[in-house]
Amino acid sequence: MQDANAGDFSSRYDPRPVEGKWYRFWEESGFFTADAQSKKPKFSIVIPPPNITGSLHVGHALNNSLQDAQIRFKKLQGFETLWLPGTDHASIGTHTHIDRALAAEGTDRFQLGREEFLKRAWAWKEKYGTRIIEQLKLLGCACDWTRTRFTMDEVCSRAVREAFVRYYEEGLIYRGTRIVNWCPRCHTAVSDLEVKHQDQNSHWWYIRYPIAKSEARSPNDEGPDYVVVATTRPETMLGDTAVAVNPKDERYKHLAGRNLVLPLVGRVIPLVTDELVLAEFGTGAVKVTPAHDASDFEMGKKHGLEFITVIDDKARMTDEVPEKYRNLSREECRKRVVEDLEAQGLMEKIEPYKLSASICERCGTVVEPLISEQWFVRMQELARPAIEVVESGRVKLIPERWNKVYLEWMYNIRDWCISRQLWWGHRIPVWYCDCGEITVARQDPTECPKCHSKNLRQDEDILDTWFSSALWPFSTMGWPEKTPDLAKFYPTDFLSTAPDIIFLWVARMIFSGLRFMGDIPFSRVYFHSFILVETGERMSRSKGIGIDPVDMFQKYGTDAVRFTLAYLESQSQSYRLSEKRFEFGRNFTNKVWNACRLIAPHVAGAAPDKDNPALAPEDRWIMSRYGRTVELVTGGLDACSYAAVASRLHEFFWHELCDWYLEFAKLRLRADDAACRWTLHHVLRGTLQLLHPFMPFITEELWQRMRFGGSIMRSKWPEPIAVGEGGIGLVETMRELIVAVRNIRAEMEVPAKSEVRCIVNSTDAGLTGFLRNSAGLIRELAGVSALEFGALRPEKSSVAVLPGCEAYVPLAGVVDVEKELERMKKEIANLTRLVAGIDAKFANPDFAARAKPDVVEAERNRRAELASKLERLEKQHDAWQ
RNA sequence: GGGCGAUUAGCUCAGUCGGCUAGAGCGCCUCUCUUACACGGAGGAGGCCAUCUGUUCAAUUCAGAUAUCGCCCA
Repeated sequence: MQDANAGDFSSRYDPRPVEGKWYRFWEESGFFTADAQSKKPKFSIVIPPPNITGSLHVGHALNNSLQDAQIRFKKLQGFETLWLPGTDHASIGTHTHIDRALAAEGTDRFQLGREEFLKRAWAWKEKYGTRIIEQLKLLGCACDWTRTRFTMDEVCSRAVREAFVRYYEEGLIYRGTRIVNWCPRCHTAVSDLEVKHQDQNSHWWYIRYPIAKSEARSPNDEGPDYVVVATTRPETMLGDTAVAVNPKDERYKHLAGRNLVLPLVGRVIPLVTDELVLAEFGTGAVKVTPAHDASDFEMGKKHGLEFITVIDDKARMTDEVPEKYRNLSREECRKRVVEDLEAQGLMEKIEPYKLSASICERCGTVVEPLISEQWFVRMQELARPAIEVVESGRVKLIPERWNKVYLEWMYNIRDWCISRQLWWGHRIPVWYCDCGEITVARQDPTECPKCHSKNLRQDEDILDTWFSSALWPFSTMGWPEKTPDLAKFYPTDFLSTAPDIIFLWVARMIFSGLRFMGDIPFSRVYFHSFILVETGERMSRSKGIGIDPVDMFQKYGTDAVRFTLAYLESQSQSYRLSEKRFEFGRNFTNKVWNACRLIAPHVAGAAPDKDNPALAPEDRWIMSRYGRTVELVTGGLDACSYAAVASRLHEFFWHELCDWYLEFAKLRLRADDAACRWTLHHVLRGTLQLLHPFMPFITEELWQRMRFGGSIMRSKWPEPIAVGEGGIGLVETMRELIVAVRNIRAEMEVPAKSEVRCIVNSTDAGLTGFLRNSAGLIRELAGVSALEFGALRPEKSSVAVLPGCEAYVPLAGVVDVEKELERMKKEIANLTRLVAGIDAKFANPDFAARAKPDVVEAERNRRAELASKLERLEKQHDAWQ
């Protein structure tokens, strides 16, 4: 352990030589490493694994600061803590990056081939996979790096396979042909959650579908010989296999059972009736394209319609359409179709429309609903217990409002499409044999269990990344093996995350944990705020707006950044952050540094006396404030009230400890006052500990410099020290006196160099005695040359009326005394207003009758206090006239 | 369309159980480089708590509505 040298205490805190030094020390000392054999109660967290493609952004910095604060807090409270770190392979995200690189080389993954592509992906992982880990170390995270996991390493992959096989055996995984969200750019199916909606300017196209001529028109037929349908996707009409209307719609009743001719194609299609068609919507007649729309798909099955795929997996028109449209892109085809319809007089009208387009969250391409064979997880049964644990509060979501969001989603759960037509990820453990046998196995099979053929084909697809992330709280600890880590650390105690992955990740961990571990994965989940840039926009690397936390660490110090982020984290939905805000944290770290710089020579290394020395009132005053701070910080960390905790620490340290107690202490330390040293020792030691979860580096550095013993990481979390409250009121009055005199000096514009006296008039012997004893302090802090006691107010003096005393500051010859009358009038007016306010309450008889007695009592006391002050002030004012 | 959140000082935000002269940081104004800190110290100005209607002895706080902004789901 390094011995601090008090001699090199610079006047400004420089974080650079401090941070790396202590991080290495902690890591090398094994402070981050959890012991599964420990007898201590445990506290465990699994990190939300950042993507290997990622680097630290300000959201990560916030989230991991909060987790680190919890871990360090619990460590000091004596828990055996585990913070298990790792990274996520991010299948589709990594694909997007590599695809981009391949495109730049003029190729793509299909030309490259699966094997070569995977080589690239692993190389990518080797190159970037540790970048964010290094950044988490810069942040100071007390993660157990000996347990670092990657979602595709062997332990996690085994868990994925186990989970898939168990689900399959229990009938919870099935393969089915469904219409899915297909991203033609990523060339894969994506789940509902990975599709985002974006408003786009588009149109309603009203198209005439002629009634089939082959059917003799009955003489009773009236109206036009066509049906008008409205659509937002005219190009899909080439795949229409029906038109549907509501059976109750009078406009179409006479056409029931008739056929229509599909324009441009010539296909004869039926007019069907279906309750689900809304007569009020559009023309009341809708085109039905079962292969390219999710609700049309259902309707197609219901009415036994033909499924014609007219758009392929690259979003090009298939051979199912007339030749002239084949191989066109969706967009080009739309243009041609519209032109051709107009040319044939079949376009009734076109109206502008704001369309909510479905786009791929990853690459922004418009997704195409496409029929394909995919693997799904049956969700109904899994959701039930996942609902129960949140409703019952076994899993507590913080802030609580997220319960409703979570539960709504779970109540309306839909089956989860888990197969992806990608290569980077966990390959689906399913093998097909020519004999038709399907083998789902934990170990790769060498032959077909039915026909013993060696010719097996593994499913080409991989699993959704979130399938493995869902297992993270236990796969990382070795499941399905029964490991000591699982026995000791599962379920975990806390999860901190961004709210945007509540369904993608949090919900899925809950049902997976319940299913496979038979227990919740965590008992508390904290959803942190979303950080916006100054203008209220989202931070975005591609737009080049946002704040790079690593830059901030260098510029302001990591502790400063962490403390600032905690100070701003008030459980709100989002807040705006500008770089300048970090000055708040920097100034605070500097303040902490300098307070220790002041005190170190007096307190460093000195073990406090066993017995409390005779404490002065101001010692009890600061001990009382300190005790309240300990309680608030301890409770606040458990409640995730980070902003409240950080602002209390700031308020206490700066405005109570530094502004007052240290000023009191300066004079006493010169006299080597034992009680003052005792108090400072306890307060400073404890406050560094309270700050440690937010500011790990500087608190360790100062802990060492103060020679408090060992490492702060191994110290025991403080508790309030009861020293009695005697004399605290005297200290409060003294502070009021000092403030009042300062105020007089400033308001009366007493020149800085002018010396003024202060005369205290009080009949309270206790108070007088205390103030007399503290005369040196008061002179110093109030800026007066002499503190005297007496009942007479000198002529031409300014007056301050305080509880239990009055203070006079003679100003004759110093300033224009007329100002004093003005000053007093202002104060009198203020007091009069306040008294009138209280009188108004009492004027209402219901107030005294119906308000709580303690409230009435408090108001009565307050009125008496104000009235007394007012009366005395008026007396002084009148006497001066 | 449904759900959630926000609206408080010039800016960014706190505000617990309904009752304290509604607070903080930054910015602004005045003074101050005094032997921990000018990344500091002292003092000050600045608010119809979005609007309306209720409930209540009492509303920034609770309820309902409106407006504006944001997030999520469909």
